[in-house]
Amino acid sequence: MTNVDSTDTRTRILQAAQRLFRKRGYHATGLSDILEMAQAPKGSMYHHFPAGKEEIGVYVIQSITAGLLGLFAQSRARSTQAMVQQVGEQLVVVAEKTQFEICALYSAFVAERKTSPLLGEAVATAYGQMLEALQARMMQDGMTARVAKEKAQMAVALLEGGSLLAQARQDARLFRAAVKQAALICRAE
Amino acid sequence: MTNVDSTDTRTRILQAAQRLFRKRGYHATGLSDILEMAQAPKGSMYHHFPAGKEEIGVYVIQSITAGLLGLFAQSRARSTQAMVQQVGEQLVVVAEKTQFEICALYSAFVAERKTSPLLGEAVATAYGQMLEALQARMMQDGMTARVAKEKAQMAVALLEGGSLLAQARQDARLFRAAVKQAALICRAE
DNA sequence: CACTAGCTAGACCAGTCGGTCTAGAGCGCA
DNA sequence: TGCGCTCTAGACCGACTGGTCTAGCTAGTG
Repeated sequence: MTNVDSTDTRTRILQAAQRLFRKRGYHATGLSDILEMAQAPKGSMYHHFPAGKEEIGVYVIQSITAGLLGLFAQSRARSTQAMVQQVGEQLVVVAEKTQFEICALYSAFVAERKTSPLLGEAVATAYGQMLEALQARMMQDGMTARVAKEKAQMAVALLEGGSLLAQARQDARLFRAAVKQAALICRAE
Repeated sequence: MTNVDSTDTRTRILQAAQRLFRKRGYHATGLSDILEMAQAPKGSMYHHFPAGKEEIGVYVIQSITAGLLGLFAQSRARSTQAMVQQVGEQLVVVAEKTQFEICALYSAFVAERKTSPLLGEAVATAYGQMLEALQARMMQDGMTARVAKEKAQMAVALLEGGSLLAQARQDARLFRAAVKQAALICRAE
């Protein structure tokens, strides 16, 4: 059967890529950077990701989404507001710990839409999943589909923007305030 | 005196760089792309910008700020809410016209902080100026400094995030909704 | 007119980019 | 033991990157 390390190498590459893409951006990250951090040679990379950097980017985007949706699913919060507050706080803590190495959601990939249709589609889908998840959760709180959708959009925009602002100004309070406001937007009225 | 075209070339380069940086991102844009769009040779570029691409980036960031502050200053709106709504709508129209070629504020440059201290500082300063301008305007509406500051932060985050979301999903309504919500946040209570 | 400074023009450079390719290590199975 | 597949390993490639340098055009000034 396959080598036990095979998945490990693949995972190491994906994790390194995720960190570097979110830290420096997709284009600013070279394959050599990823491979150095992942301690893997080029051959392994092109074995696991035949389509190269772009393919890695798509997987990274999907992995970010899976992580966030997982946090939502794990949350036992009673309302969407509480859930956003709780998951948001986790993101803030990570941002603080890593000294803002990481954009909150997908901002590092949005611009790639113009360069790579694949990445563009992946990002659009990812945002869509986030929006749908939040909308669905709010409808459980009793909101109409329309209101829930609008609120979800504002919450996601606020989180993404707040994270960028915090990163640029190196001030976690900006991100934390955005989380609070996003949660507030999600509350049932 | 100096050649009349000199400033023209400089301006052309800056305008081309602004468009391309905001469309594709800083790293994804090559000097050759800028020079081709600006119809200028490399020699001219390095004459006007001896420090190269990084220097252009800093000027572009400053130019974006100047443009936005100019729009604020021109606005005759009675309240901050109205001002944000009005200026925001202008941004939305531009985004629509250019098919979302352009990020609303500085998102294209935030990640460069990790690569270039100069650009990082320029972005931080730029956000700071935006925040201060909004805060000052809201204090004219009678808010306390603390409340005005918080509201300014949320408005900027919402605009930046909303623009990204709209760009990623190719849907101007997302940006327009964010503008409306940002304006709403800025209203006196 | 000649001279100078500002600017244009693009050839050229070393370095890096993403990507390809071949060699072989390691393991499961017959 | 030896075949075969998965995966590792990194040399190598052409294309392109940002940046440097020199030559020359042009306009303003004496």
